[in-house]
Order: sequence, then C-alpha cells, then structure tokens
Amino acid sequence: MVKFNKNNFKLYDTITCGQIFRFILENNSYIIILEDRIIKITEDDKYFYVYSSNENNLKEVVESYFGLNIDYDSINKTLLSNDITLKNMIDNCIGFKIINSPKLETIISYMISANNNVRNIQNSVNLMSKYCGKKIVFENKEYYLFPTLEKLKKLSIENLRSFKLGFRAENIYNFIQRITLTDINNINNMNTKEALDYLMSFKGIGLKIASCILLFGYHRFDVFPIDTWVKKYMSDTYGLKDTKKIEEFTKEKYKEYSGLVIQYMFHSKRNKEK
DNA sequence: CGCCAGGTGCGAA
DNA sequence: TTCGCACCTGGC
Repeated sequence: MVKFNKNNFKLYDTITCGQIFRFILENNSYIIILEDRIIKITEDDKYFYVYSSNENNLKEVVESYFGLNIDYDSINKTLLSNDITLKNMIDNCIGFKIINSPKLETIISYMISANNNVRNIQNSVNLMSKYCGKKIVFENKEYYLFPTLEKLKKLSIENLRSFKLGFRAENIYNFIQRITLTDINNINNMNTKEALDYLMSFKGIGLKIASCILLFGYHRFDVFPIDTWVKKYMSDTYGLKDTKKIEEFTKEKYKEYSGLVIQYMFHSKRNKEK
C-alpha cells in the first residue's frame, strides 16, 4: 500500500470525467485497471491510500499515472496572467488532473471513440480485454488487463468485429498490424507536429483523436482535442464556432498549456450540463 | 421507430 | 480548400 496527501486533488472528477475508460466505482473506493495491475484507491480526510495486485514500484506508477509531481498551481497562475476570463473555470477545476495512461491502450481506446459514446467505448475495450487480456484476481474478484500488442496482432478482423467496433474494426486491425512497440515509444522523440502527423497517417485517427492520444497517453499539454463539448464552451463563451478559429485562438492564448485549458473547458462544460 | 454519441474519410463543388 | 454525408452499434 502507498498513501499520498490529498492536498486539493479531485480524484473523483479526474477519474470519472471521461479520460479514463476502465474504472469501477465501489462503496467509497475506486478501482482502476492500470497497465499491468489493478489498483484500488480509498481515502480519508487527509490521504489517498492505494492498494494493488502488484506492489512493485507502486509509488512511481501512481505518481506517473496521475502526474502528481506536476505543479498545476503554477500553470494555472500562468494561464490566468494571460486570460483573466478563465478565472471562474479554473477555480472550478482546481485539483483536476490530466491522466498519463498506457500508450497502446490510449491509442486503441480513442480510435474506438470516433462517433461513439462512452458506454460503447468502455464496452468494446472490456470485451477486447476479456478476450485476450491477462486475467488478474485481486481481492477475490477477476479483472482483465488491456491486451499486449503481441496478443492484439493475433486477432482477425472477425475477432475485432466481435468487440462491437463497427466500422472502426478495419482501421484498428490495420493499425495493430502496422504498429510496433518501437513506433509507439518513438513518438516520444517527435515534436508535437511530427507526432500528430505520424498518428494521423493511420486511417481512423484524425486530429481530434491524435490530440487525445498525445494528451492522455504522452502527457503533452500543448495539443487541443476540440470535441463537441469544447465547441459548446467556445461558442457560448467567446462566440467562436469554427474549429479552425477555435484552434487559432487556443494556440495563440494558451500555448503550451492548450490541452489543459481545453480539458478544463470540457470538464466544466460537461459538469454543468449534467 | 428515429436520433444521437468526446469523428473521420470520402467525393463533390 | 471547404462542405456534406455515411458510417457500426446500443440506448433511449
């Protein structure tokens, strides 16, 4: 078990806001299927407590996953000094963090997200994991890790269709066949434009999905996944409707933290609508 | 039933 | 370059 100070970390929002597809809420605890292990998080007034099916490097894994070492207060200050109209939104989002997810899982999950809803996305990822992911028993319950690339490469298109991927099955099949682990890691060595272009060279990955992959899988804060929620926010707040205009505005104003601001917008817009 | 969901890739203008 | 539309699937 490892524990860490809560400070102002909004764990619930961070887990449930849509950036994580494989989590389970149980009576006062959160279960997340994270790369090679299951983690369970509980809390009291002061601390979060993390239990896991695999305690190796647990502290480092959790720190990296939640980006606990990132100084959001200082980033927020920088953002506010550029655009005071963000004040309300940032106040709303204090303690909200961008997740740093396993890369392959992030890529596949967001490929599935195209013109799809969250429930279907989760369903597909779970079906895939159950079919060829490693089974882990944790606290007497069974979970399935997201499959390794090696396992995924053995799947046929028919297999993939059985995961209810619909028209995305063929794109995902082609991606799996073409990609290697080296390629996936090599994206780290590219600048943001190169990385986006590389990801978008795969059919089924457009700008929005490529941006999500870089934001949640590579922790690049300088991309801006403009989706329906962000469009609503930008339209309501600044009267900007066109995606291109939103992109220019965001890039100009928020620069290397565009992705974080976009995520704040997504988060606050989505919360209000609920 | 018909419509929509955290988009994308086509062909047509 | 931009624009409009079809697209698997499951839930309402």
